[in-house]
Amino acid sequence: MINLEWYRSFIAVYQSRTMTSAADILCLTQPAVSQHINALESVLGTKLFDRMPRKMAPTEEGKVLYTRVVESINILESTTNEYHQERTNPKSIIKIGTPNEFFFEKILGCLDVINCIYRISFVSSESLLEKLENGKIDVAITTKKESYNKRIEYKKIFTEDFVLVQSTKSGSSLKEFTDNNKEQPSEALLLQQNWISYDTELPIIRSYWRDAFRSRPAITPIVTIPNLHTIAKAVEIDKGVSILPSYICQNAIDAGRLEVVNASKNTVSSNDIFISYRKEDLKNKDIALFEEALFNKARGA
DNA sequence: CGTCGTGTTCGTTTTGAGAC
DNA sequence: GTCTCAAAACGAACACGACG
Repeated sequence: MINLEWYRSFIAVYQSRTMTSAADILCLTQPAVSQHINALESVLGTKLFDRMPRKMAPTEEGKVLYTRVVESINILESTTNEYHQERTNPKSIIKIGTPNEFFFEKILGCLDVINCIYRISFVSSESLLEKLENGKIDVAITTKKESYNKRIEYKKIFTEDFVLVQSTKSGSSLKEFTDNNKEQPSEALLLQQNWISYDTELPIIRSYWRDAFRSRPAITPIVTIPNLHTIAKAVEIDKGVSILPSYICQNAIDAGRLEVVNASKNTVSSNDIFISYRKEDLKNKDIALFEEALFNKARGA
């Protein structure tokens, strides 16, 4: 039966090259380490060290074994240390439900502000409130504020602006067809485009259409992709046009891969994003710190 | 369920031998 | 003489079964 202590002794002897110094490192006596090495060699049926004058020289088998086990033993030791640390000095856990894309752009960068453990789940807006109320998440990032619910605290942290984008590789720039400096293409022209949408309900496009044309878009998207980053990529390679939050596609715009077709701020629709949590957590200092960090990050501070 | 005896494991101390 | 490894003797801790 293998004893993992034998491997600790093996690694200590391998690294220090003498049993005596290995014993010092392990806080054992030299004979104990000697017995470990002998026991390991006996079980494995191979010699791991050549006993040289004043030093232990690893054999080829010893070198191979060291390479194969050192990482595993180190992981075991660090896992033990971490577990002990967590038991003696437990960190609080914040469970966050958020849209995938918002997490990547705005939350990921501020996780290290608080020394706690995060559990992230990407959930739809519809189920966020329910998960918040039944304790499956502690913080929700949502675009809807259901003010009738008195148990949930909402705070606006960000306003996302939407832009109509097309690929700079596109043969015909929609900007060139803009009518009489209206700063956005005509509805008729837009209806002729290949549209890429988040889903068939056209959640963002519908909102944009309402603001820009006071009507509903008669559009059948050529492709629906339930991820805003992937939609941006699809537009970049000229699979179609779409309407996206500016923070999702700003890098591609700056790099010249995407072109904003509407330039007037009057015709750009927008949406508020809220952080929400249970009112009983109003005095939770970790959540308060997280909210502050997110608030600053969302505003680019 | 608690106590006792026995065997096993794993460590220490002591000692000896060999190399420098 | 000093340093190192190995072997022998010994002790503490523990597991386990028998017994009252």
